[in-house]
Order: sequence, then C-alpha cells, then structure tokens
Amino acid sequence: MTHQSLHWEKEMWAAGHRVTRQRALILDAVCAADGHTSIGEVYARVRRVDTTIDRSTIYRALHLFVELELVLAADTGSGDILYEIRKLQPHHHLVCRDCGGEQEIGDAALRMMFDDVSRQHGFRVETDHLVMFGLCHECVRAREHHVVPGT
Amino acid sequence: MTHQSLHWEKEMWAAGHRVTRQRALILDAVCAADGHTSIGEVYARVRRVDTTIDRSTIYRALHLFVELELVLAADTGSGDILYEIRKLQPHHHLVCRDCGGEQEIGDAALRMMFDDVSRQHGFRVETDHLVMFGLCHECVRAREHHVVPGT
DNA sequence: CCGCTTGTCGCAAACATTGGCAGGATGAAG
DNA sequence: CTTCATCCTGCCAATGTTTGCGACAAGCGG
Repeated sequence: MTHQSLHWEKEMWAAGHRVTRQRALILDAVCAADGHTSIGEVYARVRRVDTTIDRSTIYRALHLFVELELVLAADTGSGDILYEIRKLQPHHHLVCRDCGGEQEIGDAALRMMFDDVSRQHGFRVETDHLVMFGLCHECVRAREHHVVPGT
Repeated sequence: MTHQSLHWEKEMWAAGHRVTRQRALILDAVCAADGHTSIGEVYARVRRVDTTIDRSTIYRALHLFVELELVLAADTGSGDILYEIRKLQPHHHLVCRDCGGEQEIGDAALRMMFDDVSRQHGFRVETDHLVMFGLCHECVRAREHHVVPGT
C-alpha cells in the first residue's frame, strides 16, 4: 500500500472534511501511478472501478488533496499539471528539455540554498517540491558530439 | 519603453515568425503591467486599443512569446498562470504563503545550488525563473507574536 | 436501527482554453 | 507598385475546467 492509508483519513477529518468512497478511489488512483500522473489518467483509473463518478469530482478532490498537501501538483512546463502522492521527505524533480526525462533528487542541495535566501532576504522558503528544467547528462553529451567544437 | 522594442522583432524574425500589429500590441500589454500579469489583464489592455482582437490570438501569441523566451510564464500556485516580460538577467520570485506578497531575487544564491546539482547528478540546470513559496520576514514575525511561546 | 445536519456528489450549464479553416495581412521578389 | 507564397488572424466548434444546485450519504445523537 503506497499511500498512508491510515493517515489521510485522519488529516481529512482533522481539516473538517469527510472521508468518502470517491475520495478514497481518487487517492488510490494517484498512488497507483507511483510517480507523476495527470488528471486524465486519474479519471480513467477511477472509472475502471466506478463508472458513475464524475469529472468534476476528480477536479474537486484533487484540489482538496493539494490544499491539504496530501498530493503535490507540479507544472512540468508542457502545459498540463501533474499530480503525485506526497512522499515523506521533500524531493524535487529535474526535467530534461531535450529528452523529456525526469529524475528525482533529494533536498540536501536545495536546503543550503534556502538557508542562503533566508539569510539574505529574510524569507523562509518552505517549498518542498520544485521542478527545474535543464539538460540531463546524456543530452549534454549528445549535444557536445553534434555541435562542431570551435564554434 | 520597457521592452526591447528593437530586439523582439529581430528574434521573432530570426525564429521564422512574422511581426504583426497584434503581436506588438500583446507584447506591449505584457510590458505595460511591468510585473506579473494574467491573460485576462492582457486581453483587457489590448482590447482598449483594438476591440476586434480575439482571445485565441492572445493565447497563441503568449505561447509563442514564452517559447521564444521573450516572456516568462509562472505558476504562482493560486491556479492561474502569470506572465511577465523577460528581464535581461535571470531572477526568481519568492511568494509568501500568508500575505501573498512577492519579492524578486537575483540568481546568485541559486547558481551555486545549480552547480551542486550539476556535480552530483550530472544534470545541467537551465531554469532561469523559479517561483518558491514560503513566509516573508513580516509574516514570520507576525506568527511568532501570535503563537504562544512555550507550546 | 432511525432520523437529523451538513458536507459531498452527479448533473448540467457556464466559463476557459485549444484546434480547424477560410479570408486577410506580411514580407519578399519582380 | 504589384504579385505571390506563406503565415497569421478571427470566427466557429471542440475540448478542458469550474461552478450552482438538488439529491444523496457520512457522521452524530438518539
């Protein structure tokens, strides 16, 4: 069981929201992806179990989950927003501009940067999921091979 | 004149796109805001000059500008995407969760972090506009005053 | 188990965004 | 200046997302 089956119900309840069959299905669907997933995927996955569920319910539930921080929402730049079950420790994503590949990194490197920002600007950064774009190792090398050296 | 009036036409042309009256108006509208602005604002501003312009033209032009990196698109978390004219040097935004205020920072602190990521994960980060959430100085202090010490 | 209160769901309508197409504008060549 | 090929725009339709509302179900007290 990927998600905190025993926890999310409590958090939901503590925030004054009810635990419903639909919400459970939707959260399961997000977990089932075990990584980034889209609204469409969640909808399709939920539909396989319950064909009466409505799109608007998916939208509302996902917004709620994001608000309660049970689920992370990330804009990958390609326009559509991806959702992901929140893991216990913060992590961030590197998305390659060329191949589109994603890789996950811990937040050790970023924490130092956050501290710098805090010292220099008096701003306490609490972002726990950043998406950064760039070039992965393979694509950097691919470019170096294609680009004529010396230009 | 805020935007690089002489540059954007060249960049547009170099990328094989045409310089049209509509695109000029739309880019002007983005510049006029001189900061973050929304699609709706751009539309309203353009409409004041030319009432025949269509919404789809705004969408298409903004997408093009973002692709050419004349304009930055940022998801501030509140759901809607904000656009901003690209400045000459990269910068990033700190958005306060409590008061919603934004502050701009240079990329010195982040560049070191990018280098770390590059060394440790072989990923060359090229993101030049990050939005990070947290608490600004004032809101941190406000919280400390409200929270009963000793709990 | 039953009924009550209130939050949630499914439906449909409103609103936002994107795509196809025909006419019009742009930039280049004659 | 005129013509031409191409790209862009505006309109319309399709799609994606949000909202309002009556019916329904979750959680609570009997």
